[in-house]
Amino acid sequence: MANLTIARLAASAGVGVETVRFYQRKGLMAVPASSGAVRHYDETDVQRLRFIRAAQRAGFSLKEIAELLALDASDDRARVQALTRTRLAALDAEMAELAAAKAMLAGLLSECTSGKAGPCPIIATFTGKACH
Amino acid sequence: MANLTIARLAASAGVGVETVRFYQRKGLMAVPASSGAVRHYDETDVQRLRFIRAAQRAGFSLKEIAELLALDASDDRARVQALTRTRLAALDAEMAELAAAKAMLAGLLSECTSGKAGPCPIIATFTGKACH
DNA sequence: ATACCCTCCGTACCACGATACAGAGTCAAG
DNA sequence: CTTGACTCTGTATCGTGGTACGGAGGGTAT
Repeated sequence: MANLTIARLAASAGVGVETVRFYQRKGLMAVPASSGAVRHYDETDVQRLRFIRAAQRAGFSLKEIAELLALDASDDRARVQALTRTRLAALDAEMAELAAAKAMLAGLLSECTSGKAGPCPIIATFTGKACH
Repeated sequence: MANLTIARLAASAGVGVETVRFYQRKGLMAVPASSGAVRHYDETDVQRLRFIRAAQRAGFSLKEIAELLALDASDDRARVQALTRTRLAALDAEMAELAAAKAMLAGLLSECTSGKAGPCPIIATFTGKACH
């Protein structure tokens, strides 16, 4: 067993000590019932912390991650799949929004840099009532 | 001049009254120095409120929008273009992250639904250290 | 002129994900 | 046995973009 302090646990996942404590308060990580005054952590804690960060990178909120962690124990694949599908749909929606914003800004930027006279087209677009 | 109350101004941009007041507190919109006790708004206020919402849809933060509004007056196209390019780069980065998350989740979902035995691959991925 | 809704103003609160800090305790090295 | 780094606990604060509410006063439709 690794027998890590909280600082070393945090470092193993590239987060700060305060962040680990924050996850403990949120119920995402257990606070080990240490015998002494200073708590010690092992590989399972490292795994769990990495799980949280990996799921976060996939766009899950801490609330959803809490559910995933619970499902890790119960092995309810249907529910995990449902959460994943919901997340995929949300990702699609976010990507569509970003793509629309990007297309608009890219168009305006090339228009603006092409050096025509008159008001800046970027500003003009935001000022006008119709947004493309 | 339209001579709108705050509720009608808000409605003209599809936001709530409280949101307009919030923008006023943030300095994004001026509070008209009304003679009486109830303030009145005109087309220029409607324009400005629409500007804010349009720029928000393009992904600008309220802080950036404040700068864009200042630039609207000063007509500094170079600075507007710089802000736009920064925003475009940020959009690209966000889209890349979302695409990576989507690819990972989509792959895991099909793996998970294909009904193999053993632990759920989605959970297993978050648990494991490498997130390919 | 009297309901009745709207406005004004200040303040508080929400979600989200942290981050900071104070004050006391603990632990290992020199 | 002291020093210095680390830990524990609790509470407060941050940034982002709002939303809610209470009490006092304004404006208007009937």
